[in-house]
Amino acid sequence: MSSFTLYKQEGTARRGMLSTVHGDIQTPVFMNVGTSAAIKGGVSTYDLKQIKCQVELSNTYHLHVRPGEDIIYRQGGIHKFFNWDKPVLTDSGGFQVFSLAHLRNIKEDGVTFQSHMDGAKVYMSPEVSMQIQSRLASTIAMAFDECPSSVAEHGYIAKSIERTTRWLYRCKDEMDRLNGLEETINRSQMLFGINQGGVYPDLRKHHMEQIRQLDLDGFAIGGLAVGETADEMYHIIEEVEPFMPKDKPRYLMGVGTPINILESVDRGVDFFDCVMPSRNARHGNLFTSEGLLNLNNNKFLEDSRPIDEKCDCPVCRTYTRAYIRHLFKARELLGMRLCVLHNLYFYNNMMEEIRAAIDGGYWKQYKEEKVEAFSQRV
RNA sequence: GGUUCAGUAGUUCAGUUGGUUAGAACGCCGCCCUGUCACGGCGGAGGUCAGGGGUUCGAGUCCCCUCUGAAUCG
Repeated sequence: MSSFTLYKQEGTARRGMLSTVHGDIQTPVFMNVGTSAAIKGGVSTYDLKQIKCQVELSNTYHLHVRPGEDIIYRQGGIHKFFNWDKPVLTDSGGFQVFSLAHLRNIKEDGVTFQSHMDGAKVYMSPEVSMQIQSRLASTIAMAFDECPSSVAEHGYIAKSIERTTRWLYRCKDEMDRLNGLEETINRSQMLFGINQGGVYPDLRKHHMEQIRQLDLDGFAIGGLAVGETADEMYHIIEEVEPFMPKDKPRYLMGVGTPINILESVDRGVDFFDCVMPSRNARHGNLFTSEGLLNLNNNKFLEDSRPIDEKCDCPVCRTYTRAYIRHLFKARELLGMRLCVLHNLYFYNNMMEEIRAAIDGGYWKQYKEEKVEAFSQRV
């Protein structure tokens, strides 16, 4: 029995809800990235509730390196540690093996690579990743996969996805075992599998057909937005979507721009996460209803309007562009914080609008208007 | 008033025994960022080398004068 309920569809766009032990998640949803159990830029869990955040995402690898999953376990799990009672998804560390390990050694059993913190050797395997995520006690754990470059050769990826499938079986077995242990904090921890296959439709479909054999709580599309064009990414989603279970949530990992999200919702994706709103905010780049705004631009020096005149976020109701630009130029931490709050609100609010549009039956029209608006610059 | 030191980009300074188109850092301007190592990355604009005169094939660099600032002595 699935904990995912599909309320409505318009074309391939879906409106649903995932029930978890930490509450319901209305989809489509954007997950706010807090890698080390913290949203970068000084955003607290009090703030997260103000900006309509439903799900927070943290990272197995980072929390393993610091402070270590045993400390979080003894603190009662990530929810108590982080003071966040809503759902948390933990990424498995597979992507970090790809993105930040210079010296890595991928073998059948697992991966050895160097920690970005101190250069110490770190070993991760499907079992180790599940054990860490179980100790963290997140709501949703991600499978430990290999994330090759999306433009890697067909031959390499063909072999890689076979191993990722074998790893997924190991993840599933280990997760079942851990959920059966008395000492496990969250014995209802969910597991999402991850589809790979680069930009090759045949590999994507083949891999999806393999991994859907497992009784998982959701399925992710990984390995996109890492070098290929947006059109290639959309094409892959279109190719693989018919092979994804209808009654399980779909998660497009690491994506993306507001337009990427609109286009992907339209192609049947339910879950998203991306560092873009927070990272761009820290660099002064803001998302608005009128398009992209670079607060560093000189033209905002004496601009007494809010970041986005149509935005109801706590920042836009209170502060001017001129002031936040000043904070930014003066490198006051508050500037970064306000920009991150705005961008995350923008994303979470957009998802709320998307859900309302599908509910209301005006999704296509909404999507087209927004894609047009978000292509502009302020 | 005397002596010494200094004056080079918006700022702080490099600049070889005189030798192509005077550099850096910060600041400024713009672009980038997609399962976060990153208040980061990339690019750009900006100089009558205080002013004038001289020596020299050639002066930011050597000489003289003027101006400005600092220190110090009376």
